[in-house]
Amino acid sequence: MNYWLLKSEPTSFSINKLSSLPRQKDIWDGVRNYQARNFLKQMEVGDLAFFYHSSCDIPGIAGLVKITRANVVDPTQFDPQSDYYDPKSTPDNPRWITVEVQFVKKINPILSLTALKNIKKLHDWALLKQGNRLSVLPVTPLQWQIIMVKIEAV
DNA sequence: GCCAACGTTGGC
DNA sequence: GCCAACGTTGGC
Repeated sequence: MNYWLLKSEPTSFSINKLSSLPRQKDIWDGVRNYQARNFLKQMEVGDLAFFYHSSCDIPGIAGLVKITRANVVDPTQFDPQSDYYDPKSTPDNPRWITVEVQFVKKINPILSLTALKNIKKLHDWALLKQGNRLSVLPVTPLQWQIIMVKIEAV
């Protein structure tokens, strides 16, 4: 079982939105970065992920989600109406693979980026490195545990 | 295969 | 809105 972090701008998709869906599940579509996609491909059913809110008032970890389907072909790549349409991708050889996630819980209050930066043991984490823009990141079991302790201490 | 130009991300 | 950092594109 592995751990991950998934970034989203809450104005386009948020933990509240996910939790309000009838099945509390959604396809994590729209990732168009190869490094991020390669991490998505490694995800397995049962893996857990932090739901991170970026580009907002208080960026940080806003919830937990579980991977409920792996190796899902992102349908938006074939939709000419979609912002994520990729004319170079074909159904025979789809370029963009993702996962389905299910709501687990909200982190309230959000565990802010500022708070994460204050945890010394996390300094090596890619999320906190300068200039990091990757929207899908691995989390080691140790990092996961450190963050969960912080969340539960609130 | 190099690299300049350009676009995007994301914190502040 | 600014800007640094990074990825991608495309000419050569």
